[in-house]
Amino acid sequence: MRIAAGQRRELLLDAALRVCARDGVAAATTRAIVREAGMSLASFHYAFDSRDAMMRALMVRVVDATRHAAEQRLRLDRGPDIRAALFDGLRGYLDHLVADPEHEQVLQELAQHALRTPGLESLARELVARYHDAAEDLLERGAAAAGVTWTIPVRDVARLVVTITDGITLAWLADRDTAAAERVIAFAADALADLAVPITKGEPE
Amino acid sequence: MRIAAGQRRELLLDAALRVCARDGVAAATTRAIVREAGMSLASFHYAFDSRDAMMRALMVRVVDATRHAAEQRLRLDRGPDIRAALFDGLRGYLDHLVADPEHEQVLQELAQHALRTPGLESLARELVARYHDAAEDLLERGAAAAGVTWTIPVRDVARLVVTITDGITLAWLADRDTAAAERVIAFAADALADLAVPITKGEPE
DNA sequence: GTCTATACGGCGATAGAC
DNA sequence: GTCTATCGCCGTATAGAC
Repeated sequence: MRIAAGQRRELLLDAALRVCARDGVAAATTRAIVREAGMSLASFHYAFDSRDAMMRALMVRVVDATRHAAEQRLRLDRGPDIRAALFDGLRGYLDHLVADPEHEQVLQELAQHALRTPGLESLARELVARYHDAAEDLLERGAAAAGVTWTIPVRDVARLVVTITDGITLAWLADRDTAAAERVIAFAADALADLAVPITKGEPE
Repeated sequence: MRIAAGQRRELLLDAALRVCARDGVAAATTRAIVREAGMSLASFHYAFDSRDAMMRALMVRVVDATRHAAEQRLRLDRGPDIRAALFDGLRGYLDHLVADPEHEQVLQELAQHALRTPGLESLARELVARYHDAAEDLLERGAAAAGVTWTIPVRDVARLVVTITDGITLAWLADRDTAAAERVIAFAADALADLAVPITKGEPE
């Protein structure tokens, strides 16, 4: 079966992501990936220079997917109540985590793998930067819809949001206590809402 | 050199922890560990039934060390100002993280490894439970010293603290932005302090 | 350009000599 | 109780066939 190298790379990345989600990043060996993709072992090294190169491509794809997912999912920020918007946004993230835990677990594992792999550290940095970008975007649009403005730089608020969602993710992956996660979200929505003040008439910017 | 099996186990666990901190959990192979410990490969399988058994013992030790470290480090909770006590406590954790990043990174990796290893999932749960215990302890003593009480169950406040410290840890390990972490801590101390109210005279418990 | 066969070194684990 | 030798397995890489 003749397949173009470019398409083969995509098929291998698909297979790699499935293996990572099912068995973990550590189990995503070249043999496991080509088995999942129904290819021969040598096809792997025809498509990629090395397993590290494949992992790098996988990280890039995941970083991209994260940006797109954030753009798509975080649209429902219309509403005059910033506290409710924050709660709904965080609650939506939790729903996603509960519905598809493997996805977030893979992201955590990939980030950790990148931190330990020479040459891939910058991608771990980029992944969290994309998270911050997405949160910043959401916060800006949410504040605009609610007619409020942030009392500290929106970038800092974004970091708070990512800090909280990451913390929720780690705890939930370990103990699966959804009710406790919901209580954390209620607290976070309240506390973050306190950082917003109504825009007064004629305010600059 | 004749060494009792029990002591050899301890020496191997010491070596394993050093290798994990230096090169990551994934690089802590039996061969790397015995090289670090200056032993032969066979000594490893004399001391432990398998690499998995050693990893299990390592997790147990780390969980224990976490409990003890929390008991020791978190003593400086004397003070009438709960907001300042929270800030100092979180700030102390950040100092520890910056001074010894590998330690926290290893904890994250071990937890993730446990989540993916059949039979070790419960240890990941126990590790976060120990974190929650430690935070709960700190919060109770801090509140007592400040003459305040928590308006929500202290267990929930503890989960908030762990959520925040975990989130700070993940972000800092990726981008090493200490100043940003400090801003997160200032926000968290403020928000958490809002959950405390002064104990009124004659209040029960 | 696409795919296969094969060699290499590191891995966890064991058997058996001392 | 300790060590050397070795097994089978696996991920990686390459040489070369279609």
